[in-house]
Amino acid sequence: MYFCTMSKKEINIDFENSIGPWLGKTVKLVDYFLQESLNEHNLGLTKEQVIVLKRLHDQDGMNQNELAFITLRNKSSLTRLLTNMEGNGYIIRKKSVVDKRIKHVYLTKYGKETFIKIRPVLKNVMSTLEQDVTEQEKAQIINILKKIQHNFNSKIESI
Amino acid sequence: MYFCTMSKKEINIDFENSIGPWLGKTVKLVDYFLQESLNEHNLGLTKEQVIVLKRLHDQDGMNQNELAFITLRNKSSLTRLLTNMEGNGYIIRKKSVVDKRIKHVYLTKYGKETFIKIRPVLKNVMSTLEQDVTEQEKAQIINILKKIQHNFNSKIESI
DNA sequence: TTTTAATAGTTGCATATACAACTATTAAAA
DNA sequence: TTTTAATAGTTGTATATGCAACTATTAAAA
Repeated sequence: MYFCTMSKKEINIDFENSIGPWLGKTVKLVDYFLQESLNEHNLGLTKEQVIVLKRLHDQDGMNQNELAFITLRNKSSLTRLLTNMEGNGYIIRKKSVVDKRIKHVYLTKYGKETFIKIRPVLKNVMSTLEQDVTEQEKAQIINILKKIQHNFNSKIESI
Repeated sequence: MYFCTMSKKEINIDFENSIGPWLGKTVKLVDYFLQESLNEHNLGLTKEQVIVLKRLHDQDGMNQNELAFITLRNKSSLTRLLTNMEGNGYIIRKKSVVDKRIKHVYLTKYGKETFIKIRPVLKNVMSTLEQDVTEQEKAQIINILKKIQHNFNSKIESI
């Protein structure tokens, strides 16, 4: 009909030519490869737990609030993640004596040893990811990702 | 000590200057914004369910295998996702008469109406994401993401 | 100082996820 | 044709996730 000249393509959403779905698919692939690599070590470690180990190895003794923020997750989600990790002996929680609300999180000896052992896996995932990606492309993509994050952050904060 | 000239930076993994963590953080932000936008409609829809609605709206009647593949998830994960969506009246499953193993998935009237109503939300997320991103940058990032996916796919398939 | 906020962490509830083991059905091999 | 493979989907079990409501503790306001 003459008053409906829009093509189907314009009405519908084109996932093939949009950044969002490409990002999502890529991250799923990275996550899958990372988890598979971890599974080969038969330690029962999840990718999320490894990231926590890495962050604590960088800076031991963070409290749960800081750890939740830096690992980009909800505090209740972190609580349960840490409960599992504590049960497996990777970390311990210690109540602060200054502020009894706060719990600091520390790597155990086993947790530290495990991270050292698993670190090459993490390195391998990251170098696989950036294989054949030039320094220029790396700068480009990080720059674009920063722009995308800014787009959402400015919208979220304005609410 | 003289035999240990490596700086800490080289031994440790630098998340700030690696593509992986930047990708992960960006996708989390996109997901958060999408879910928040959906919540405003009080339909109890999750972002995963909306993607399924979108895919079925593009091509109704796919079987669960195809739907799992196109939405990038495990078949058992899809089973439970569909169970929830069927319970909420968005979709129905129909056993194939040709091959009794197969179940085709169809949008209900309510499912279709819901997707039409929710589609602007999806569009808004995607245009927010690409706001201020030039066509050149869009081509660049998709190109780099394709390269990253290829890096992992070739490693995974070679196992 | 007493009351009221805000903060840190936990728990209830619901969804999403994936691997492995399972059932049912169909296709391939003997 | 009978046996064996492969395939589609479901279920058990376990982890991860987030919102809302909760407890305990500390900080701010009255």
